[in-house]
Amino acid sequence: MNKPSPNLTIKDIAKLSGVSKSTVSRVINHDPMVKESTRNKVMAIVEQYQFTPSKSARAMRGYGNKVIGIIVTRLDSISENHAVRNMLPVFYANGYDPIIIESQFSPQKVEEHLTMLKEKQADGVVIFAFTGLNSSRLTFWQDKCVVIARPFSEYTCICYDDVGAVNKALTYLYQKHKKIGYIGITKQDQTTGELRYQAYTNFCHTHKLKPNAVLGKLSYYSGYELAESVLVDSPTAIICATDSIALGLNKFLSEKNINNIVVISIGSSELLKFLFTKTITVDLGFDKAGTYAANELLQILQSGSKPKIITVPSQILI
Amino acid sequence: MNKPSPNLTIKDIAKLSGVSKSTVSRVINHDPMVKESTRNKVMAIVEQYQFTPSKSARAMRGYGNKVIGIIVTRLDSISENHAVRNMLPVFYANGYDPIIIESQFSPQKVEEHLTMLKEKQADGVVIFAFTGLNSSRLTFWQDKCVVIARPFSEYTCICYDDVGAVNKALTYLYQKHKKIGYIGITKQDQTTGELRYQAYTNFCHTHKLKPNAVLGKLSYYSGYELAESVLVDSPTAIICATDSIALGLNKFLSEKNINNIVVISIGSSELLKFLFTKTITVDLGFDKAGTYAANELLQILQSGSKPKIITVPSQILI
DNA sequence: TTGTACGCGTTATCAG
DNA sequence: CTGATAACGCGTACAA
Repeated sequence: MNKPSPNLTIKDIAKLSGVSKSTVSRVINHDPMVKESTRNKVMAIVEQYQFTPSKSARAMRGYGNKVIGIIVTRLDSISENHAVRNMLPVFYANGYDPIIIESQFSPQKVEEHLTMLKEKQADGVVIFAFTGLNSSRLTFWQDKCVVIARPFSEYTCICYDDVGAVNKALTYLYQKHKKIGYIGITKQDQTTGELRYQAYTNFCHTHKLKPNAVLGKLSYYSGYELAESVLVDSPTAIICATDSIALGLNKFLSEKNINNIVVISIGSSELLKFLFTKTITVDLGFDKAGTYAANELLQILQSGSKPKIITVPSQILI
Repeated sequence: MNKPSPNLTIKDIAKLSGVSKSTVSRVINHDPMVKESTRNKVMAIVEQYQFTPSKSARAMRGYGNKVIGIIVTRLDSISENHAVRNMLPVFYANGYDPIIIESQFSPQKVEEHLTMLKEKQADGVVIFAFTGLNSSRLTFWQDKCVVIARPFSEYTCICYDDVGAVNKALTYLYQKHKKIGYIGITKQDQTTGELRYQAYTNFCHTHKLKPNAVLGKLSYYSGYELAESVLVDSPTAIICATDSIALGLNKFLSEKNINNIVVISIGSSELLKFLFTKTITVDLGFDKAGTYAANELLQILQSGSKPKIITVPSQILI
């Protein structure tokens, strides 16, 4: 119970600069109603002693903590990682302390984390949505949060261009290929599963292609295991709903020495491109999503801008 | 500036249960000096209204925030990810809120984060060390932090068995191989670089083997690029200092259709084992490291145990 | 065993 | 333009 370093308070600064607490407070809060001279006087002391106001104290006064909660599904999700890595600098630059938490796809954990953030007087939240997450849990944060990967109405959302990405892949392939397979994930997952699969079947329908799709889990194991079933129809090209699936498929193809099949992956990870150079990838723009999310949140917090849905443009990399 | 939900305070609970603030405070802090009956009475109200004391307020009273800072180098480091994922549940279970921050290998960022945590009255810190991190920056946290991956004296540290792992790999190989190559990373990195390399050269020396080592960066690109140089000496087995290097090397070998070389990787990632099944891996125990770190930190915080260095046992997976 | 009164560091209000 | 002073929610001597 020792006072580790006699950290100065606003009161000390007041004494040292010969003014009152209130004036110091005004200075550090950029109140325009302070005389130039006194401001300088105080600022000098502040800088000299490296004074920073106690976060906990100002949090208690309802001022907010300059804290942003970032709720990811899993720490080791490559896509979310990319997004997060791109928001951090933005938050830091604006003096916010981002705190990262894992939801592990559990709505209940989300709830716990959210109340924790509320207690801590966090100023805002970025949350990566997942199947099963209900927007009703977010009502408290409605006007200070950004949702990623799901278009919740009344919220500011950053969405990926699932449909567009699949279409870009198909349009590219359709020039030379008429037998195009698809390895996806089950329709339980609304975006990565259902949306991308629908885009595939729709395209097949309007272009009179015979669909050849298998759906499984989101993992490279799944891609590997499902490879055989797609190949039955002897496609000349295969679209993978995610890059992990593409990894699995590529492993299978390489093991069987199959070289004449074009592989396209929705989602463009470094590792995939490194290991299987021939794979064509569609970049969903995870990095950009992070930047967008951070900037939007800051705007919401500062100027209270209206909810809107931003779709990050996808880009095919040939 | 609206009061979003009229959150109850300790005062409200006091009124509702017909006692004074102080009694309520005592109850929620488990002060043994309260009568059974009143405790129950208060607890009932507390539970009924889901009351939780304001974190910021008690932080201000110097009570600590029940916050643990976890400073990782990079969010997408597989090894650190594993470790972190294993500490989180431990911290949650004990009522701590872990907050994860990135150092990006910058001592200066570490410093910033540390002072941030200090302001926030964080209770403890877990920090993943890296080359360039000086233990002097940690003095304030000396008695409430755990360092991972470097043996700082006077601190509680969780270290990986760099030397042991390399020796296990070499001992295994030495049964059948006398020409063993090594792809590592530059000696600037004290543990992954220097320590593992030294273990290799030492083993070669004592067993009269001709060393054949190349050192580069910590990336799969580096593994790929350096492959050729090691092969010049036509080794029958190659040890990779990390699993990313092993990925690069394996890609190279597979492209050149070289199948007669045994690859051993220090560090055993799912992806590596999945993609290149034949690779032998030495597990450094990242998961265990996380668990150890969390438990040690809790012990330090609770019973102020002495600094010690724990080496996580490595294990060869054949 | 419980209640009273005070202080923690900050901001907001209201005089001056 | 600035300085007292009162809050904020909580913990804790001290008194009862």
